[in-house]
Amino acid sequence: MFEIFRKYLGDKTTLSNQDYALIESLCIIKKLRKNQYILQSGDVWKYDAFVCRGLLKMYYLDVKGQEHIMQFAPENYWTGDRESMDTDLPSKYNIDAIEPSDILLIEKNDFEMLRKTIPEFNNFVNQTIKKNVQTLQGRIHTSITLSSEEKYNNFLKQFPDIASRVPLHMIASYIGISAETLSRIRSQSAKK
Amino acid sequence: MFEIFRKYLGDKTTLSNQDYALIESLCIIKKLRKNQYILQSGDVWKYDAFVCRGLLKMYYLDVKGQEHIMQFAPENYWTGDRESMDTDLPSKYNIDAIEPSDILLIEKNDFEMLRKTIPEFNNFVNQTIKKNVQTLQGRIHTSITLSSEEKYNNFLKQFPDIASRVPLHMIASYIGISAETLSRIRSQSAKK
DNA sequence: ACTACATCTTGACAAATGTCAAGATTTTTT
DNA sequence: AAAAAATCTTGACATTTGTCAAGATGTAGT
Repeated sequence: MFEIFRKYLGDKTTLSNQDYALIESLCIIKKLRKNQYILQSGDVWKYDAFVCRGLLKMYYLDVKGQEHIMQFAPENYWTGDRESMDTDLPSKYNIDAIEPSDILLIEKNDFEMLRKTIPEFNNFVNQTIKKNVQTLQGRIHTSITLSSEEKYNNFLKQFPDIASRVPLHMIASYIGISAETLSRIRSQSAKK
Repeated sequence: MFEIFRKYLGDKTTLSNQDYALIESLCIIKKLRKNQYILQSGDVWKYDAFVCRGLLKMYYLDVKGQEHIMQFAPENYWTGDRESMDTDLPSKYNIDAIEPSDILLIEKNDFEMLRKTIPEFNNFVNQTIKKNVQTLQGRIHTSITLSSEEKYNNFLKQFPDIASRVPLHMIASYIGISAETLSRIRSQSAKK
């Protein structure tokens, strides 16, 4: 299981076997059943989580019981509520497995230690954070500039893989419209 | 003018006079008239920009000529299109001064050099990036969970100062609704 | 194989929002 | 001070979207 993470890191860095050994020693392996959660709102999040296999979602549950999906995390992606982790405040969000998943957790302090100990790991993390900022900025851009139909098409373009793995109501939740509206947009588009 | 930046840094760090001297030597001072731009879409952005005085906006101009505001940057805030800077690709955005403003520009390479040379400056930048990620995540959260009225009230709570300095249609643009709808939301709220 | 549950679509209607236009008010420029 | 421009509100109407409900289809668990 660590092999997957190792391969991922190998693509982006040139770490030594010693580095890998250190990293592996700090990884907590977790196997998740479908629908199993790793974060519940109200709890403080303390890890960096890497998805080796499967698919998770981070979402907000509003007072009406409606789910608002902040992020999908498929294999080779990171997840976790950075806000809660950085502030030590209870999270607003839930994270759970949409599919049976294998994940690696690295405890906050261990992760910081790795960044300080392995310069190249630190560079890699900085790169990842930069990409994350770009992704977030891009999502804000689409949310204020695109129509619902455009948001859906954009989602398909951006995440074709995820689109084929999750039910439509989750896509609707991610782009911020109701499931019924999405259904109608799809049938409209099909007519053209 | 550098004094303002120095005071800002002094609040968040404990840098030496030598550090400040190095930083100052790399700062490009720019005075902006109202409506003057510092970034036009199509250009590549290459700086980190700190606002000493005034107020800027970063926005996207769609095909219909409509403005979609991604960010307001008042004094003591940073602005710039990080995506363009990190990728060296042309920016989608424009940045210009809403009020007469004084800003400091630090060239991308110089900024990286400062991070490598002054560890405490680097820590401070990392903190700033973390906060930025939190802000972006928060904005996505509000954009998919709140109604238009709630988005407006949230804006007032989050940015009371900016709310009193910009015209309503810019707030509408920022939260992603039309100026007319915002006007109606306000008159509705006033009745209560 | 059967049952229970989730998913997806569709209809009907209400509510929210956008668009276009006009006019009042305020601010800025000359 | 006068003219020009920007801001804000409001009306009328079309369009989009949400909500509730029903039913069809597909999927998962026992």
